[in-house]
Amino acid sequence: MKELEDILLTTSQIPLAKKTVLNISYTANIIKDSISNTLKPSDISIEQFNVLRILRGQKGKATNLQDIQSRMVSKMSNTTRLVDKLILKGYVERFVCEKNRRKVEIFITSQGLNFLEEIDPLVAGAEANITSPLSQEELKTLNNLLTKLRN
Amino acid sequence: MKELEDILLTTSQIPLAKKTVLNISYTANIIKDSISNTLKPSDISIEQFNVLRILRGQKGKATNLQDIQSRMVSKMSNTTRLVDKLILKGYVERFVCEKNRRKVEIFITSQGLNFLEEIDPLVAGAEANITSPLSQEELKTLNNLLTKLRN
DNA sequence: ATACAACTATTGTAGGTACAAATGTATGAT
DNA sequence: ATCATACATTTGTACCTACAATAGTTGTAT
Repeated sequence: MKELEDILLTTSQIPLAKKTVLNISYTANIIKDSISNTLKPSDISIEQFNVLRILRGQKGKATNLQDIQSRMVSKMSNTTRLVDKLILKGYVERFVCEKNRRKVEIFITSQGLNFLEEIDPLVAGAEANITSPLSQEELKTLNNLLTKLRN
Repeated sequence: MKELEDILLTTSQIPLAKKTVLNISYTANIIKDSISNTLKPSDISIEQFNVLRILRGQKGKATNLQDIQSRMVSKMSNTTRLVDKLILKGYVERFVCEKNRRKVEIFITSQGLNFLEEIDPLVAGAEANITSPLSQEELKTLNNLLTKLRN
């Protein structure tokens, strides 16, 4: 099993706090790479994919940028541009909200829904593959520890 | 404790593999944010900071781009530009390798070393803060699970 | 000696991200 | 009704990132 020290090529002992932070970041990067490569043939980025998934979760309910943003980690300024790109691809529509013209209403199109259905199994496969070295019990423990860490 | 389902505002049960992938990514983003904010007053990005740390670890040994890159997750094309920016800040020097003129030799300057010493405790503080909700034993378990996940 | 392939780094382009400033709309106090 | 303020989104700028194409250098086969 490759320890973080082997990757960083350091002989010295890394403090546990620092090691944990590096370990999470490093693992997340590898995961991102894997999912990213899975999505690449479908010509969509992880971030755009995430927005699409959020919109599907709304089941046709009107969704504004703040709604999307609250389910994402990135800042709203990006969400505007992510939606722009999804509109160009025909996966999403955007309207000015008539009740409050400051807001926008964003919907996933049927084309977007079809697209998601196509790639869902690919992503699920990648996720299964990523997590395959751990047992169900270990995955539960890992999730609990991460949740506790975020507190 | 805030579960991932609360954050994603979904009532449905997320499959464990997907949940784990999301949990790691989400946690890594929060960590990145925290470290990033810690470094902000010092006008350096996490990525530039990482390069600088790697060079310090070389203890004066000549370091080429591949050496740096092998300790990082990102691709080499970025490393050139990260080094460019560190040179502009006076933290790093770059020379053509005389034995193999395809290579470059990169060194941290004393100014770079001083800078690192200043911010080391700030970063260590942030890391301690991030990991504070977990006991030492839990941190070890977390590290082991992440290492095993990466196989 | 030359030509071709491999190696090392850089550059161009197209994405993602944070922050601050700007735009346009709604609300509330007077 | 007017003005100041708050709100929701967009835009500008400066980063980081991946991938592909390029440049320059070295090694190798003939």
